[in-house]
Amino acid sequence: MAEIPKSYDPQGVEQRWYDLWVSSGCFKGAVDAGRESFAVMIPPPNVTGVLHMGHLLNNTLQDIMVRRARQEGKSALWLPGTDHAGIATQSRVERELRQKQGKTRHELGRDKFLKLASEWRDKHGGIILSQLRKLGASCDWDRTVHTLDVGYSQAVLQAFVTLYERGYVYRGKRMVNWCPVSQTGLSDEEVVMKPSKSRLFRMRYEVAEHPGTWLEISTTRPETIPGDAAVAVHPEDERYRHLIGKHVWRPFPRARIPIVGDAAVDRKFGTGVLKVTPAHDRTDFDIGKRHSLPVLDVMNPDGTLSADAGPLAGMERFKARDAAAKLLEELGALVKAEPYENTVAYSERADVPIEPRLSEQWFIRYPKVEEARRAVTAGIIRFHPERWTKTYLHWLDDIQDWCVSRQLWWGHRIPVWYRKGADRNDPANRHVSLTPPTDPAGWEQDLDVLDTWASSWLWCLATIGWRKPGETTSELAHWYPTGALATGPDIIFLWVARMIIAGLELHGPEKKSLTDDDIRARVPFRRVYFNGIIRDKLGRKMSKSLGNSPEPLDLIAKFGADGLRFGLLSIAPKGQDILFDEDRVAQGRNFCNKLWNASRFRQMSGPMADNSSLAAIIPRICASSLDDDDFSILHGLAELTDSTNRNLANHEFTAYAQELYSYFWGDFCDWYVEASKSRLADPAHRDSCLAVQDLVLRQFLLMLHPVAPFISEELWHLLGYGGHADFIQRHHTGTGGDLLKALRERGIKPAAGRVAAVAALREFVAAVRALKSQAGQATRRDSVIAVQSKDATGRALLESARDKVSRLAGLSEIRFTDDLGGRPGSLTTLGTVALELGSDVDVGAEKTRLSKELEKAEKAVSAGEARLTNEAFVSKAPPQILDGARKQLDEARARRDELKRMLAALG
RNA sequence: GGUCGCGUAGCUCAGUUGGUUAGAGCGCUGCAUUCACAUUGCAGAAGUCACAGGUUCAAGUCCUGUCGCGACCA
Repeated sequence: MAEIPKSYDPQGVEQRWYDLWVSSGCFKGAVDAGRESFAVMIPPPNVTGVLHMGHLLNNTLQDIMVRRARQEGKSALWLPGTDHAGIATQSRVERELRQKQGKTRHELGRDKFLKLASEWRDKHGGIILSQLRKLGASCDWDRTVHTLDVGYSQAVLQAFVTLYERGYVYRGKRMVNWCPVSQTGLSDEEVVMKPSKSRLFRMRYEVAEHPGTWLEISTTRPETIPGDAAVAVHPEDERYRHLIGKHVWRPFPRARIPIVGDAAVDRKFGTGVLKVTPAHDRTDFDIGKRHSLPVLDVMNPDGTLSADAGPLAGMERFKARDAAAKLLEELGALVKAEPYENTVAYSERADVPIEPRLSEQWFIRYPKVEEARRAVTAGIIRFHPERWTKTYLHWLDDIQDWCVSRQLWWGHRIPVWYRKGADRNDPANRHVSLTPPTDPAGWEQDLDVLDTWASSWLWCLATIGWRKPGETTSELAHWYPTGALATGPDIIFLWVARMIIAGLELHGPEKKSLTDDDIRARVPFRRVYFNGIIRDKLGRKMSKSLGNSPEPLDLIAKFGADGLRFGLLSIAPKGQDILFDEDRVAQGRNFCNKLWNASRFRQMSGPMADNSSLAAIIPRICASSLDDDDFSILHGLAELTDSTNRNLANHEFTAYAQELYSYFWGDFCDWYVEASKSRLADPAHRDSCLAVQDLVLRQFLLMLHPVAPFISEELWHLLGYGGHADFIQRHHTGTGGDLLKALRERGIKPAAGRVAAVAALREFVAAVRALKSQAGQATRRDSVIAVQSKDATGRALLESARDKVSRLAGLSEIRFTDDLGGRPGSLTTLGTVALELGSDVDVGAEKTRLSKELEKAEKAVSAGEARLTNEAFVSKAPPQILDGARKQLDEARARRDELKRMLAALG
């Protein structure tokens, strides 16, 4: 057995164990039909990204779940992977291409560009996954999947083809969210609304039939004036209804356009008159359809105004806005322009305002929406925290068709071919299949690729071999549905909901509607844990531009992976955002060091004995040599075992960490180990006492292992719990009941009564320490105390624990007396205690302190009396509450009387 | 505008079906270093549980309203 060094040094320990775990195949997920499976699919990190704080938390949670499952003997798998991140990757590669070669992707050509992008992906794409190893992530790395892998791609295209065949996929010219930077359409979920400072322009259009009469119109977007096809008023608006059917003059390019009546007009906004630009606004498009208005597209894909924009042609859209305002002014058509706050739709990825734009796109009408709702409302999938179900259901209630085509090159090219020169909207001219048409010369493939989410929505299926609906494999049968998903609530629609829908529709044979049993078999996961978003100390989102995100690898280096993991858990309130504070991560590191030193102390306290199993340790405990502290700490250990089981099963990760912390530091180190020191010096008790410590440490390491895998493994071996290659992950604590049963079989009976005795002693020791501290006595100074004990039991307890109490409180003598006289004292459950000294007591301070306590006691007495004289309380409250109240009142009275006596004695 | 969440010690947060005197960590103040650990130990100060009503024998906890903050959806 190696000697344990003085402080825990994570660096060497972590690297050594990680390598050994991997080389020993500890993380391999093997199909084993005889065991319950538990799979977790990593939320695929974006290949353009690097590890950030959110990954640390999210992956720590997954690691905890998977390591726990291994300990429980389940067949466990944590499958890693990445997605290709269509827009993000393509933008990065295009930028590099521009910078290094001064070329656009069009100049390079599609094939060469894709080759370049693949190279870029191969070079940068695995960064996050490799960084996760430093965190201790127990992924089965051999199974790493990428969404553009051949097999995965096949699954993605098959899903599209299947949905097309089942009538869920259609093509159409629709208003989509157009990103002028990425030059592609986006789904509604990729658009964020931002409050913006704009200008509201009020302008006037002359009524053609009544020269000299003007209609005033408000708009924030005068650059779209050339696209105006009409102006609209509410048909019931008394101000304007007489004008319906007449015309106005559009200022530029000057043209006569009709005035139409449409109920979609908001009478309260601006002047109640709306300019209708069907090509550039969703509402306007609908109005245009109702009134058969022409669609005048005046913008190019890159956001510049097109040749049809008259005087604005060629201008960038925001320059065009200013130019339009100026033109209006020159024409005398501008009434006023005022600052205006509105919300503007932005492309989440490119962070620029999107343009509503008419274009040909592919859409998916979501299948199995009803079943997706049912999966969650019936509890087949459970969300943690549960409240996210509302967000999810709300989205399903108002679900919109999904625009899945992207005008990009990097991604899964849409598996549709069109007959050359024929009408693409006629299905007869399309070939939708994984394989090209047999006569390729007559056909051309769709240029677009699929939305990245239209590949990652198959993540739980395609990563384990799903290639086609109805087909199954042993892998799929074993791992699917997966055990849990851990992710952020920000992608509940983008990813979580869509994965559920994909599973329901595509796993298993085609079915129009599903029973609960079908749903149970088809959902991609049984539980979803939504972790909070990590923010900085001031509550701001972490971002590169703010520079407020710490470098995760630096944190690991500074605090150790275990310390960081533990620290993150203890500050991550469930489902709430997390304000990150490095000082709090330090707690995790400190905790590891405490554990390290407690183990070190154990090693220094006596020779190691057989620790090879629970069955070997328990017989080393000698029942007759145990005292209240032993029973109490063992009782607490059983309770901790149960609460750990419960907390992990319920995904109460913070409570899990906090309870480990408080038991180990507060109960074991601060009290039990300190209290044991006198018995460790006694050969008659030493071995048994050490055996208790060995037992506690062993069980504790097992419980700690999921969150702190490295240090628990290291100590597991250093303290002799596991031999070579007998990894801690193979062992489990069982239940608190199991532990108590094993102890009882050896005649050891931990009981709650023992806990109360220890609590009383702890209170007593704390009271003495406080007295000494107030009297300015050093902790270790040998003081003498006098005790006026309450009853024989209290006195007997103190007598029996005399050595221990003396050691813990720094006493040379404990005297029992019937009269404490005027000495400053303190009330405890066991009696009143006072220091045997007089000269250096600050009588004034003592009086203040005691008066304050007396005031409290008197309040408690009157509150208790009020309660117990209340007829309603006495007749209605349950007996145990009533008993408690009586006892409390008695104690309060006794305390009050004693405090009065002490105050009087002080003079 | 709709939905959800939050408001408890200086700070960050626990507080599980309503039940005995509301807890923790950090920070702060004082004391302690031959006896595992200063990444430590001991002690202390610090709370009108946002506000106002209501239900109840009993409310931090349940209900209604108000105010403030945040997120999501329109």
